Amino acid sequence: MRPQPEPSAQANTFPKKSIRQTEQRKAVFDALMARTDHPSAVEVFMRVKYRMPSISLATVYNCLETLTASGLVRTVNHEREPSRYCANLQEHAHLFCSDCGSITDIPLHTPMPPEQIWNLPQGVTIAQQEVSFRGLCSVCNSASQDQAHPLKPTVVSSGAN
Amino acid sequence: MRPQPEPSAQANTFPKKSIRQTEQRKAVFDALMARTDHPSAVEVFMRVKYRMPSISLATVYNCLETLTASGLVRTVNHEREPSRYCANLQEHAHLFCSDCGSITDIPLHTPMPPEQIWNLPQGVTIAQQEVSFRGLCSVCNSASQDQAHPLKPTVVSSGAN
DNA sequence: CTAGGTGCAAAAGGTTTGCGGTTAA
DNA sequence: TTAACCGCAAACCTTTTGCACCTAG
Repeated sequence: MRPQPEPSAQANTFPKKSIRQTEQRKAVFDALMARTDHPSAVEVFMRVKYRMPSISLATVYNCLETLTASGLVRTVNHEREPSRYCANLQEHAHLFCSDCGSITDIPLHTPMPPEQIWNLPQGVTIAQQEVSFRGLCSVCNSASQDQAHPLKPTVVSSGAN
Repeated sequence: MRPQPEPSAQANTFPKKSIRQTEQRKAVFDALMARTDHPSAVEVFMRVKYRMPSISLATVYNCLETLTASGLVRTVNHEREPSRYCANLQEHAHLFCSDCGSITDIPLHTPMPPEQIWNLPQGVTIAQQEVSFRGLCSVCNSASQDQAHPLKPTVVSSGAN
């Protein structure tokens, strides 16, 4: 029920050991830690390039690969879209908003092991479970509720999350 | 909790109406119905080309897209691997075997609504839930158990599933 | 008859790789 | 000191698209 490379620390800090510390890797990691959204490799590239104009896209890909392999970063794949990345190592699912396209983390606390939930067939062994949702994020959800009750004022904030 | 295009029939037969019936589409659909595995577009192409040597890969992609859009076929995406396809429209999850790489359908009998399982945050609306597992399929699982008990004869059949 | 499919080849777009120079440990 | 990493550009691979021809309804 956990990713294969056990996270080095629950606080999710850049490790002093194990992988070589380079400026580029730290910058990529920081860019992911700075926000809770789920940027693509190109978006990470743009954010990092702002502070480190010499970095190349290939290096960002390499850093993301290294960070993922060492368990510091998770990848999020959705249909055929480009991979997205997040530094949230807590067990969580992703909600893909069908309205604004945002991806929000949904913490997954359940007392039930997967065998109890899913009524799995005999003979298989489950090592890891992944859950994702499609629906409306809280912003789009309250927006659509406002539309259903047009007398209520719209409380949606300016940007999509 | 269901794919947007409601399946035209539970039996999952090629529809007489709604989409134009062409030899190529029927052949692609048949290739998917013939087995319960999860071929990629190229694998579907090879299977169909055996019977219909004139078909092109682009047409297979187009057919798969059409069949998917009309709800006759589901796509299965896993990490950055190429899309795979299946004609099983029953609600089910996928088990990705970390040993042999096979994908097996896991029927999800009478799942509880996600709100009951997951303790979801307020404000979001869940329209659809997708579950996947990583672990050992029944073949690889019994193989690894045999290894743990070397006196037992190995009962693994020849091909990977 | 014709809107929509097909086959081909070329393009698109995300990701990986080879290579010469650079750097963390 | 040196194995590992970086930047660059080219390659790779899946998927999409433009176009001329064809065909199901």
